[in-house]
Amino acid sequence: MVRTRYAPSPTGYMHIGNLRTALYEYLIAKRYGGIFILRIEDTDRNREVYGAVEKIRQTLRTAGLAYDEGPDAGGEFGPYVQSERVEIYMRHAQELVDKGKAYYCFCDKKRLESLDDGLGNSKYDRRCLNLSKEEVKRNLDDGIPWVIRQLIPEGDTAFVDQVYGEITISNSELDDQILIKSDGMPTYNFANVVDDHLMLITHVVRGNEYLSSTPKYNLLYDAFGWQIPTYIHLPLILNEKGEKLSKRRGDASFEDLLEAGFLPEAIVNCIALLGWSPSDNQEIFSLEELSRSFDLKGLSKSPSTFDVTKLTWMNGEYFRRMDPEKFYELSLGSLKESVKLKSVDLKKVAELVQPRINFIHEIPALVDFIDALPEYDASLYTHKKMKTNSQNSLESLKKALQALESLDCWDEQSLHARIFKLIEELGIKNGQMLWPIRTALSGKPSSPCGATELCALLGRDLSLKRLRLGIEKLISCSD
RNA sequence: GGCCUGUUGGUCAAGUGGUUAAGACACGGCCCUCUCACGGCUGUAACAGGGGUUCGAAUCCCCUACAGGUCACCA
Repeated sequence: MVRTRYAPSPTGYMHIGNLRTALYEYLIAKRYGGIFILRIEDTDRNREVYGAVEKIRQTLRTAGLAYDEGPDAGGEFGPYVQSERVEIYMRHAQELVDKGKAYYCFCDKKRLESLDDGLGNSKYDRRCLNLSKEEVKRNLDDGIPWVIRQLIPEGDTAFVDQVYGEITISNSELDDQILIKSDGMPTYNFANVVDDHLMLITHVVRGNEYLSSTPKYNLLYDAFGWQIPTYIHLPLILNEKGEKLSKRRGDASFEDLLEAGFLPEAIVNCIALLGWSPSDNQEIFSLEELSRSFDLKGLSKSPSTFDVTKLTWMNGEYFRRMDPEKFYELSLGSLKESVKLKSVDLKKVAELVQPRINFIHEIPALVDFIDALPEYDASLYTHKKMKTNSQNSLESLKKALQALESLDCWDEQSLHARIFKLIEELGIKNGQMLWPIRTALSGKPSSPCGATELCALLGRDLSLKRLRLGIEKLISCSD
């Protein structure tokens, strides 16, 4: 049984890199009919941000990444919040101490700092390693602050990552890492290993910033005599500046993107393709399709840059493919806001607008002419490709007005028939009639539909009124 | 600085010794068209550099450069 976990620390919002990790963990679990778990890693009390856990849950929910086990989902391996598991870590640390694979350390911060070589290397010198049992007990009884450190053995540690292949690191690179901090809390490294084992995690999926510390984990698994999980390290996602995404730098969060008008499905789809590609060239994937197609072989090693342009295209693609009924519901708020005229069929407007937008917020600018004819210049009637100018436009509008005034049936079909008949009678180009009408009715260089559809949309009274206005405008400008 | 990893068009990204080096986004052109958009067709544009190995290298090896990661009582 495949079991994966998303194990965030509640230190803020989820940027898209975090989300992608969660997504892949979800997909790997689902792909193999496994279990996806949420575990909160809140062992650093100082960095905890109020409300962050709720934000994480909310994000996962909106993205559709339902977890099978977790703080609010239950499961038989709980609790799923690390701060509620401190005794477990302490017990396990003690076990290692008893086995001689870890030891108490009483060195204070000051001494540790003196070990720093200024280049980022501050390897612990194992001063406390050889403390006798009695000395340790005395220090403990005296209430001297302590930590528990792991004794890193000599040699090399090698492991196989599913993405990066075999990696070997010399243990001399590794510090005797702290397992239990002086506040009694476990370090991330320790809690992570203990929990992954206890929660029967089979596939550890995480960003490749953990690649070089993975040997530490393995040494811990070895010290306990536990089985090492399958490792899947993911290439990083970079921002436009080529830097690793970070919350501190304010890089795009899932919420920001939602706020900007992106659909959750589009976001998920888009980030799924950052660092992974399917065996065919499919680009649009539902979450369900992803969990069927996801394959470790498609994972990439090299970092990628998140590009909003592509997401924007994909967002439009999602709108275009959306069920018209659903699109109508989604756009209704915006439509009602921008079109107050009761005679206008909003469903029709939604239909017209659907293939033309990447964002809902683009709707108002597309339909603003419906309620109020914008101020426009008579030069709009002159269109080279349509072969129109103010003179022939004026003629066309006059004829059109005349023809339409006497039209009995004001529906798109009749309008279309009448106008095209008129064109034929006059022996002019389609554009020479249609462009002036479209212009007079919309007052804009472009509109979400053509002349005849505009007539139908606006209704008889409004259409005729705007045709007359157009005529007046052309007459006054030719004076 | 040590260690680890990476480097195919502007971006995403196929490719695993022999290809005219896919495809998508973006950009340009054309077509379709009742404007715009959609759609269709098409164009510009890439194997970081240098050495090897090989009949043959984007693919294998080495070196260099660049980028990122990591070296915490952060996760």
